Amino acid sequence: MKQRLAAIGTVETLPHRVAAFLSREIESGELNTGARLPTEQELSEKFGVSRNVVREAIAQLRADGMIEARQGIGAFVLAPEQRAAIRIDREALKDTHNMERLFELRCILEAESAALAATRRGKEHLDSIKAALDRMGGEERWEEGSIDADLLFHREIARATGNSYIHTFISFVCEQIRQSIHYARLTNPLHDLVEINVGEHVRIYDALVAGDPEAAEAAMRAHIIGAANRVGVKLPLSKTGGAK
Amino acid sequence: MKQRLAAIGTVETLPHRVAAFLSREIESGELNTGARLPTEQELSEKFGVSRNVVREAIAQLRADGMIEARQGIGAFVLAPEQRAAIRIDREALKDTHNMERLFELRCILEAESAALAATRRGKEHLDSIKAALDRMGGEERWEEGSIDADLLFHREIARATGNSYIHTFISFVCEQIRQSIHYARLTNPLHDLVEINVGEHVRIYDALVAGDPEAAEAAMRAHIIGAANRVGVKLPLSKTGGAK
DNA sequence: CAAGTTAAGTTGTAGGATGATATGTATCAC
DNA sequence: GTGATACATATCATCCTACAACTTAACTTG
Repeated sequence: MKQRLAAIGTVETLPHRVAAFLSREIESGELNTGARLPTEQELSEKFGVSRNVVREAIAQLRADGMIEARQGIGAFVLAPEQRAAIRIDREALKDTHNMERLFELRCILEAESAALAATRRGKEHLDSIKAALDRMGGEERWEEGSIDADLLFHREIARATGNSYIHTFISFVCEQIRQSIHYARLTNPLHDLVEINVGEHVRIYDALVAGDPEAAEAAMRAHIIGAANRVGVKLPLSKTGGAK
Repeated sequence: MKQRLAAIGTVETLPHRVAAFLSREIESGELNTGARLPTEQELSEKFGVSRNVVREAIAQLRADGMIEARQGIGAFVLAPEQRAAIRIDREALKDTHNMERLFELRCILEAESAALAATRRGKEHLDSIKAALDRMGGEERWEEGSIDADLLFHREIARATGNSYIHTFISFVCEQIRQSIHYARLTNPLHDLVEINVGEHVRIYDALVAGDPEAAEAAMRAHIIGAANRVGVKLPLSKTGGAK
């Protein structure tokens, strides 16, 4: 559990740096859609690295659907719509404003998913959700274990929708927020003692047990807005005061 | 030595295949979190490929935050929470059931985002949305240009929320659906003539102009459900009949 | 026994060689 | 001159070997 931090402080390898450079060039529009990249040889000379390194960098971009390499011709920049992956820049997570955007996206995803889960959850779903709830029950402060339990709680609800894509997306967004908060706490120790509001979680769980989609959605929305507030993010959602 | 793959006109490269294999092993749990991967040499022998190919495959998985490689030690499987990217398997898009799931996710994302856009859109947003609307206006059938205009319409609305993450996610999901439909049309020519319902788009646009979030959300929800139906997908959403 | 040294194993990088594929060019028959 | 075929070139795909950097464990030595 504790080697999580080791992973965050990733060592920059040469392929990663080359990929980041090319990626920025594409994002910034210096390499437009359809443009042909320099040959591997040219790139290896330009960066002063071996062709192997360039190939590993290109392999990354290719996996993301950013470029397409054709044997005998070259590598070309693909249209932004053809990306096969969503990738969120770690650096961007350190910006509080981005945290606000992430919370907003999370709220949209989770509120309605909670409503879906309320109508589709089976008994085993309720059991695993309850188990996660119990794990964070006793805690009043945000410690590692409680955060894990909190995220597990949300993931299990997402899983109860029966839609694997919803589960994937919610898990992803939640983890980005977790890391964003982690960065925020490093620079601002004030956030060090942020409580988890167990009551909000219980209300969500109760609505799921009752099979009441509207109550589940309202409870989830209130919870996420509350959670955002507790880390210093005000959510300017249109539905904040909606009577549900 | 083993050029069995080379003969086929493969779009699939060897690194991609190795990455897919390892990725499946990790997803299926055969390689648990924290487990160490075989050495590059062992993998290259196992798959009958060069170490270079293995390295390119590992570079992919590493970029996704799936594994972490440490010099002198080995490569280790990271926790699912540490994934830095969402990637949707192209093969999965060919399954109609997955298309249903994607539409469901899209509905969740776009409905509420439309409400947000209604309260935040500026004049320039409305202009670009209108431009996209005009581009598909004359067409009654789904042709490539109209599909592009349709997707642009939705992307511009997402952009009007002012939340770049929402824009990214919606663009991504829409593109996955486009490709999923593309596959479906290849195998089932019945879907060849599916009309775009311009009226539904106009209603969304009008609600955005009026700045009415609830009307925008309802119109968007109705549109996506309609669009799903027109390609043969029934959306079992909880709010389908909601009185708005 | 403790501390430093060495050796082996693994990933990171370099560089060259060969096969596969697309494109342009030159040659040759007519 | 025109068209088709063969050749040459450029580029990516893959393979191979070698060495550097790093980690671990065994070994040596005082």
